[in-house]
Amino acid sequence: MTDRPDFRPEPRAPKGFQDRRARDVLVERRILEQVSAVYERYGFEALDTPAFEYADALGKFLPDADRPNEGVFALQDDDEQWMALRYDLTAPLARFAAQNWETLAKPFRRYAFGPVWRNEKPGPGRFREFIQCDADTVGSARPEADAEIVSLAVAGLEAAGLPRGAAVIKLNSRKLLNGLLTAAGATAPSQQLDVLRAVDKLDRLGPEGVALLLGAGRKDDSGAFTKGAGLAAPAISSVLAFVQSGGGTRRETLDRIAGVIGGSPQGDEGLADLDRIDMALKGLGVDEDQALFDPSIVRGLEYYTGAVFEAELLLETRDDKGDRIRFGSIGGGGRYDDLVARFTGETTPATGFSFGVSRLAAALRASGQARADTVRGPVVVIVFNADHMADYFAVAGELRKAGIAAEVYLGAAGMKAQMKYADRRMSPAVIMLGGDEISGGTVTIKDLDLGRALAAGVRDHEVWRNERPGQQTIPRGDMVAAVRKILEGERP
RNA sequence: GCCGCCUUAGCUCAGUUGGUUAGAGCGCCAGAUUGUGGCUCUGGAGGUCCUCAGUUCGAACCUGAGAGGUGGUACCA
Repeated sequence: MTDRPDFRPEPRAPKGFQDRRARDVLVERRILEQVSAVYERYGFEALDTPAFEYADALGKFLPDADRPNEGVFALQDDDEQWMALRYDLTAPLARFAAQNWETLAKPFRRYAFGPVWRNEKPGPGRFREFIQCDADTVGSARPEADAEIVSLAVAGLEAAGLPRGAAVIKLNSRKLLNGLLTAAGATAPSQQLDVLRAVDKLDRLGPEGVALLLGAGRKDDSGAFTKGAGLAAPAISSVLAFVQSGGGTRRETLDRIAGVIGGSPQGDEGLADLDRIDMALKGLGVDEDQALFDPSIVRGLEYYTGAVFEAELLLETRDDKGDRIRFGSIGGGGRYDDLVARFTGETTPATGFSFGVSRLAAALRASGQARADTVRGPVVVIVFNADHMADYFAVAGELRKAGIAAEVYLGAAGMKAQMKYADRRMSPAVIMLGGDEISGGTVTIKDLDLGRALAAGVRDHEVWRNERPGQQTIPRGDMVAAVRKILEGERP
């Protein structure tokens, strides 16, 4: 690439991309295993699709000639077609479903997980590449399909490690919101968007802030002014009444909503949908504290056509400094009946839920729910003398055959540094095979965990070193059993 | 995108109204301890003081522009 011999590239990951080490990889792998098992138990099949899609298949953010990378990472293929990295798993599903519609057993139920990419400004906890996990039903218009997705989300999050009560799924319906917009007299599309955006901010700004955004506009603490939706006072109060009609059981919420916007055709349709969802949730065993109706949930602006849901973290989370942090939404989804129609021209009902895996892992960690187990290193076989490498590898092989992680130290350093290496790797033990052991047919095993436990009380290095705690020299044939005993000593 | 704040060692940060060889703690490496990690002690390595331009006899410090980070806001499939 560069022909300047003195050029030294700066070793750094691209902005918004991150390296993830064993600790995070293992946590996320475990989440995906648990969630996949749940999704399969619900009858969803696995599907993997390519990282790239043709840009026109991804829809809304279709690159145009001047701004090909707006929102997505796009490049032009040999044949000059634009391809883009997928920004979620739903658009590729719509493409797949449209492409294979004739051959699929319908309704088509699938789950998928993998990296997605978004070319936008990264922020704290917000990356340009992240793992998403997604489950959808394509081809069922029944509200019960939405209820099942909600049940799936509840079960999946719990399997991932969120204890009951740590999160709740909040449900609403786009049809209710449309009924509300009609009732409030917001007819112009741009005004409708303003109203929905304002409603979406209820949890952050409170009713007063939302009222300002619905009316003339709001100036925030930094002095920036956000233009309002320009609704008249009676419309504002009906919107606020609607938005605040959550609380209590799902049934109670429905009754209150009916009081505010019942009577409009769209609103009644939405109420009927939520009513059926409520009944299905009861059958599915999803309780009131696991899924509730919340009229202030909006989610995205186009796209959704019926039920919308959002998974919200309820656990109090604190950052490293002990300050409270808002985690907010850890996943969401809803019904989108027009996505497949983009390809086929035929309206195809679909509903789904997705969550960010890293974000969920971060939520588990921040809430103290993640098992804080450190990544354990292998048993390290110390190298005394290069002439005996064959013996060292034989020992490592014996341990591996017994299912114990083991490695021969392959660096150049002396014994002291090898011990330090094993310590830093969090190895449970080292195996020492010096001249004495080899001629005697023995091995020396040092229990590093025991040493770690005892180290706190040590004052005198000399004494400590001479005592050699946790160290035993035993016949070579007893090695595996002795190592296993050390491993079993650790906490489950 | 807009507004504010910040940028000195791998990390967290000091730093004199602008004055010569820029510091600390932690971490790293080594020795004390030639077959023994974590404690202790001693030593060592490691810096374009974000970049460029300007003011000045002299800039880590002052001025301007830019880059990067961060907080808020907007947008968010």
